[in-house]
Amino acid sequence: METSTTHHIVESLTRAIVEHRLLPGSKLAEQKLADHFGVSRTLVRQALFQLAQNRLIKLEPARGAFVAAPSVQEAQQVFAVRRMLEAEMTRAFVQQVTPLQITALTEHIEQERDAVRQGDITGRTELLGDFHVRMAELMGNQVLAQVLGELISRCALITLMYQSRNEAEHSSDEHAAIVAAMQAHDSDKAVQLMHEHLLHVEASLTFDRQVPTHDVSLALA
Amino acid sequence: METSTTHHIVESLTRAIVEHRLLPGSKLAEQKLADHFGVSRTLVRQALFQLAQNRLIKLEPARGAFVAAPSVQEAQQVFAVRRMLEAEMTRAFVQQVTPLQITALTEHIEQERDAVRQGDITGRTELLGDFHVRMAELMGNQVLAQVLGELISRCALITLMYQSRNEAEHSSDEHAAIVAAMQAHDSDKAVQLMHEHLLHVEASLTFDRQVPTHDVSLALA
DNA sequence: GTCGACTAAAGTGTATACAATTTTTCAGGT
DNA sequence: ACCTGAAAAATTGTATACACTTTAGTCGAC
Repeated sequence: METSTTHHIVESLTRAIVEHRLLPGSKLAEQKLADHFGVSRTLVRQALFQLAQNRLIKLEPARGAFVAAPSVQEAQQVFAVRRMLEAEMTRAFVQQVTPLQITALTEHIEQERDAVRQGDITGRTELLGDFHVRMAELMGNQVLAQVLGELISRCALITLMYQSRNEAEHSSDEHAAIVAAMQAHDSDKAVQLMHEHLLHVEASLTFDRQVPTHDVSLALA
Repeated sequence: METSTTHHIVESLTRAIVEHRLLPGSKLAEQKLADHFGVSRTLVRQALFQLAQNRLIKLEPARGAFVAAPSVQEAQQVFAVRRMLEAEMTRAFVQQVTPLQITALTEHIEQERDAVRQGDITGRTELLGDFHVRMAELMGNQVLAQVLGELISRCALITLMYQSRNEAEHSSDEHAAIVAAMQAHDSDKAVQLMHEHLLHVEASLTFDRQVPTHDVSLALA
């Protein structure tokens, strides 16, 4: 079972949604997607089901698929879960940290800074999220990496919906501070910094602004 | 989009897997399932895709669907993530605890004890897992409840694969102790108890025993 | 001009058909 | 007996067909 074509469609749509080429509320008609990818609706539907489970789109019975428009409440809940999970992940990381892991994270932060310098918005957003998944992977916990990856892809959508000020540079610096504390085996400080980092990211969002959308019923809600 | 028939198939198969009527490694042939449920392969395939994302089954390209057989390593990783997430969930719970929440959890524990007394293995396993999800729901965090629910359904499969001694009664008592600490607003103690509780559950599993399976290649691996 | 009902078009939900792959069966050779 | 390999059967992967629901448009009544 399983196909790589479906996976390709999922990847392609994920990028389009996260990069904001498809706005929240946009309708994703099966036949149009099928024509675009040169396949039948069958494969498109498989991809849409998968995206729905990742909460990047929402399926309404007999009405179709729409790009998800996470509510403020849902956004705050996702961040709350990330704070819980990542605080303890950071603590566990320090307990088994190796110089190689520190090197890998340091190099990752350099990539982040390159993307920031080059004004590569898309690459930057992805790298800033990947830092957290990278930590999980370096610990060798695939399950943690997967769970965290799903949360972070939802965050990407949220960030692009509610983003207000540019704080990419700030995030990179905070990542560096976290790594420094981990390298010094100061787990309490690392946990504290991670916690505050996630609070800062959430605080940089403007939950009071009205977000643009294609969905009329949502706009009027 | 979306159908309730597919959901019914998913529920039915999930129960069969978690209740051990389908052993890890068993093949799930699409046509047989379709005949059994009186639908076409289309709906069965949708259900199988969903189960695969929940990690209850594994899809092998062109070979079909098989009941998942989580490795020891994966089992330990799932428990590690649960400890991270639930320790901090417990801390957050204490910060906003209300008498109504305590009442709800106390009543839940009574249900657990009823199931234990009546020797209702299936209901017992489900209730013991639901306690943790219930906490997330009582906090009003749907995202947390969903993430935790997925982890716990994976634990149900793991528990039934590696279960050694019966420790249901023990779990109920530990749940009660956690609630008591939360009621007393002693967050450090509640967190500590939750952490130990999850360690106990994991420790009650026998990861060295060879588990029975239908899959020959797995049995010989 | 606005509202509402009827009709046509478009889109989703499910089943079926067909192609491609894997598994099984079995005959032939060693 | 056992291995090898080709043919047959079974199973999965993808496309298409058709029924049903939603949406859009039009006409007529008020």
